[in-house]
Amino acid sequence: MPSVKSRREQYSQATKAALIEAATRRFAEHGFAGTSLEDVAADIQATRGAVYHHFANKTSLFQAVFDELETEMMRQVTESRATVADPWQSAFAAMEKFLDRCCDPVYGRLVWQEAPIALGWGQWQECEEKYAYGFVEQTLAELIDNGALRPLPLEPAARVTFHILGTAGMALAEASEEDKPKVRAEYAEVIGNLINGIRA
Amino acid sequence: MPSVKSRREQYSQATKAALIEAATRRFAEHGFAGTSLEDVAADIQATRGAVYHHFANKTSLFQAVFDELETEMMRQVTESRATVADPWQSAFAAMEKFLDRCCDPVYGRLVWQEAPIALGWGQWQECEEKYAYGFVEQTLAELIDNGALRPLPLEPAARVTFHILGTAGMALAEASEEDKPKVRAEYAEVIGNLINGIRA
DNA sequence: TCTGAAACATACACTGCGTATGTCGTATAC
DNA sequence: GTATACGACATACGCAGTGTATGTTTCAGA
Repeated sequence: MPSVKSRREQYSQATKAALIEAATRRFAEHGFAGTSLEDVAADIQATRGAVYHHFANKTSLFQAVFDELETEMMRQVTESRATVADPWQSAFAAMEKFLDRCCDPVYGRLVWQEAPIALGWGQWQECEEKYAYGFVEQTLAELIDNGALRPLPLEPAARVTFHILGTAGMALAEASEEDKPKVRAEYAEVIGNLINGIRA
Repeated sequence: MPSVKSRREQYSQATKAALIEAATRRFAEHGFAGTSLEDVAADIQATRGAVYHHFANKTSLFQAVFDELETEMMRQVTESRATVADPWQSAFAAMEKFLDRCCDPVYGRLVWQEAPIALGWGQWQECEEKYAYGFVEQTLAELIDNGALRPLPLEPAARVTFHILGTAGMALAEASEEDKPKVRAEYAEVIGNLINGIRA
């Protein structure tokens, strides 16, 4: 595998990236069912042939869009957690960043509304688990290690936390733009109440 | 409007009901996108013409299925609440019945998984609100009136409760058959914790 | 320079929705 | 009692959109 790519390969990767970007916009604006691959291809002056060359099918294209969004989200969240030293503070910073991302119309709609449709519930659940669950569990484990959290069974606690965050994400994604601050505060309060119950 | 229906009208209503029943089975088994109106019609020895005579389109047929499921659910839940005198007991009885219903594969899949796809998130949300939110608010109001619940702002409390119940419904719908008892217990615990925080 | 393969484009089959039109039986008006 | 209108479907068609099969071009390596 040569570290310096050939021109052909550069072009190819560029069109693939462009397809993902165009698909992101289209899916975010018209939903999964509402966008045709024809339109996506046309957006980058190509045809559906290009799409089917790079991706197995429509779902596969969506999966690529989804993966990119989730990877970027995890990067930002991980970064936020790392910028603060205090365990509590860093955990909250991570949560705040996550809620921020869910307020973004593109991320919110694609990950929390379209993804279950496009990928099917089962696969969507698996993906969510893959990206976020480990992070949640690890964060909780650190809190317990540091004595910031009562030492409760890790797996159930992580699972409930994971679910609540998911609910918040969905609620934010489905909320209208002007309702988002309110919904966010609402869930911040709920999560706060829950956490106070299990604080060390 | 004659109280005794003509034979014609009886036949017509019978086929409409049969269509809804067949659609319920098909949608529950293969999902909204995965069932064709052709198959639904064939199930009752008719053609798609019959479907389009009784319903404006595929979504409209699903809406009819959805309405029937939700109406029946509300009937059962209301009945459960009415069978017990004590406010706490009756509220819990209603919740238990709701969770029961969500464990039913047909209700769970159609209402919590397929409906957002078929109706779109906005309309689905509205429908859910129409059927269940009033009930939740009313139940909470009674609990507060009876002094069983701390007198907190009704609307936010009802909204959070509503959301948590929705999450539970989704989680149950998406859980595998053998996981359902565990998931149900998990959410019962979460809801229990939340309620303990706001008990009078 | 020649060849093979990658990167697309073109063409086609197929499914499934919605609509327009046809047909048959039944209720109603006269 | 017969004519007529209307309701309850069936039939036929257009159309969009996915997936697939088959070109065509362009670059990279021998």
